[in-house]
Amino acid sequence: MARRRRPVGPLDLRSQAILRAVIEEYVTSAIPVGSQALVERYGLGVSSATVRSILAELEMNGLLTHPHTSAGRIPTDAGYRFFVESIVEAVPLPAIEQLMIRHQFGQVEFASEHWFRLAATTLASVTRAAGLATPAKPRDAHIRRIDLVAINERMASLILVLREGSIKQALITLEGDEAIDQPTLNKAAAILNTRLVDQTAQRAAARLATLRDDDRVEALARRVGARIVRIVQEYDATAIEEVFSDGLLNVMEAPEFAQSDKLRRVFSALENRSYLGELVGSVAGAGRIQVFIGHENQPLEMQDVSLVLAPYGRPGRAIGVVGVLGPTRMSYSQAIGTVRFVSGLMNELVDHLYA
Amino acid sequence: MARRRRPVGPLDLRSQAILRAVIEEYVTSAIPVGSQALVERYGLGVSSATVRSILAELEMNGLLTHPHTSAGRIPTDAGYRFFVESIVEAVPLPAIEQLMIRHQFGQVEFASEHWFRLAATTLASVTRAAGLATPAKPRDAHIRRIDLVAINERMASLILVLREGSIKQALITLEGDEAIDQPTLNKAAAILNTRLVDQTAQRAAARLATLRDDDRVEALARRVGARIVRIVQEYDATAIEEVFSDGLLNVMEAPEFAQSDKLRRVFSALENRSYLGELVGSVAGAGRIQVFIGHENQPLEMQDVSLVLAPYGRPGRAIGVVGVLGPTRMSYSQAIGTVRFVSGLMNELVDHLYA
DNA sequence: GTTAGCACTCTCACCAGTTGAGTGCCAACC
DNA sequence: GGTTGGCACTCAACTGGTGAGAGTGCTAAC
Repeated sequence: MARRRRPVGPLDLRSQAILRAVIEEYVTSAIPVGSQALVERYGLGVSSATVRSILAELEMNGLLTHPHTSAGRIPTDAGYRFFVESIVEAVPLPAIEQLMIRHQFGQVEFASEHWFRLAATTLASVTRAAGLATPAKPRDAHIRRIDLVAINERMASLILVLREGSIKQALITLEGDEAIDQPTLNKAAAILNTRLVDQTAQRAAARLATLRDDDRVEALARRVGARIVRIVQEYDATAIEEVFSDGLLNVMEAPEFAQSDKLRRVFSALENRSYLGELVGSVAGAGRIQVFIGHENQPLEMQDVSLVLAPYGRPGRAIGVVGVLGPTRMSYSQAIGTVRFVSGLMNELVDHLYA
Repeated sequence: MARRRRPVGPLDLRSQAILRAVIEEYVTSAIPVGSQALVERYGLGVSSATVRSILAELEMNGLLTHPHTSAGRIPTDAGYRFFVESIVEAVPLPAIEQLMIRHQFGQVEFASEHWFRLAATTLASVTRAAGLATPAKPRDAHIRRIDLVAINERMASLILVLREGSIKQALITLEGDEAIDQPTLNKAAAILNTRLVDQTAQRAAARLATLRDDDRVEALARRVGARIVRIVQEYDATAIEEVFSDGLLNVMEAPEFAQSDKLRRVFSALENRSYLGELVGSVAGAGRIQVFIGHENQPLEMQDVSLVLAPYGRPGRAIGVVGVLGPTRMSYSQAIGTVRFVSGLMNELVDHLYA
């Protein structure tokens, strides 16, 4: 089907300029771009015939393709990849937009939970693609505070605050003759707080071993402590807790998703949390901005979309990811610039918390 | 355009049976149903010509329509409405499914936050439409517990537990020479707990007035207390906190949404939280299961879909809503039966918490 | 009131012809 | 040798026409 591809080597400047022109034109218009249009709209100083021969060459290199003989050229995933790697310089976000975004972040409640949602919303509205964001999550969670609140005679609510600010809640049902009133719960919570605060799951488990079984309160504390350890372990084990997304409609409005089956594919792509989680994990590991283009994504329903993802936070302490998801035909330069700015902003905000 | 409609009066039994047959047939097949098909598939004991005259009559009454001359009949929104009001008896969920659902709820963490999500997921998978659920929210929130945790020298985290189990978190930035260390925060929290626990926002505000300004700890408590009051007031003011949805893909796969613009409309309908919130509020107020069919919904993008919503919880204490959203061509009998069962189940679970 | 028969209407699928955009190739040119 | 104008070729997209099929509405007979 595809012609034999030469390995993509260094490209002479004129070819690069034309590749760039094709991509820019196609990104805005969404229709295959022909040699004539390129000559007219980009002052290339050569005739359409010359452009045609270069287009043919770029196609030979696998950077462009055309849907049918009488159609113009469109970039391949490899074309976008080459463009992102070698040609594009990330366009920094205009100063006015930077200011507006900073202002928005200033408006919002001073809490990381709001921030990462706002990051997704902001990315969506600026790039006109779908914005993604995950909360910052630590490698090994540390317990910061434990609270027990009586609900009725047989149930209590366990509230567990972790160091980076996330809160876990669980219901404790009391067994047999276990103590039940709020004062007893307070005593148990006090025991747990003195022993477990600032500990990881592993260390917390060890600290529980010394609790006595023959004392009512200590036995209760021990049981609740075991539950806490399980909760923290589970939290540590999940790579990504939650991927928040916004502006999915932006993506769905792209003309390439006019057929409803494609549209559905995109939608299920957006819902494919497991793969998103996987990507997000790898980005958090790599520690720098990353771009995943079309077929570079394994899942079938993801092969029509691209992602630009960047980590934020403090390596070793808490890491989250922000980014955008759009059609492969997206403005990578703008997306990269915007994602870079927002992740930088999130860095500042996290720094505030840990300073 | 539409023929003159007679007011929908009582319908003779045979007409009802035929209306029912048209709806059942159309709900499963999604193609307009003709007189012949009705005679063949439903033992009506009359000829297709007779059925045709009754169909014409039903159309005169505004209960049916046909897309074009040579097409079969499809129900109008009014037809569905009449069906739901007068003809359908809610099909109770099969015992096996009831058991399976109960089992699933038993598996999950014993916490209302998980339950309402599970309710949406369950409704989606059983009805093959989109499942919706909101957490149970009290009319006037009562404070159950207040906690202050130091983050660094200038910031503390406020954790506020409300009576029905929801948790609010906020960052407190300390001012000027305010006390800062954990012991001081503990004292402030203790003051707040003794004064504000079991209080509503209004009563809490009054209780704060007696705090002295010239005492470091009490001044801190007062400031934090004011913040707490604001948070609770804001929580009371929002009618619906969150509408969780699942199984949107089910709806998108319906053949009536094959054109991508319709599909997008449905999607933005699903994202239209403000209207959903409004509906949910009215359902919570009405206190019984309610059905909203097609054009009965004001927003344009909602006019192709129907909702079946039921409240759950304890009137006067905490009320939430569960339900489904599907194409107007949905099985109302099954939807109503399923929603009824799930809301009943949620009632039981809430009762457990308040017993 | 019900039924069989029949003319009528309208959608849908299929087909052929036409248009136009864009390509690939080639001979001529600088 | 790279560049250019010219030209034949290809193919999607549109157009109009035709026939089949489904389902209706009407009417006359039962």
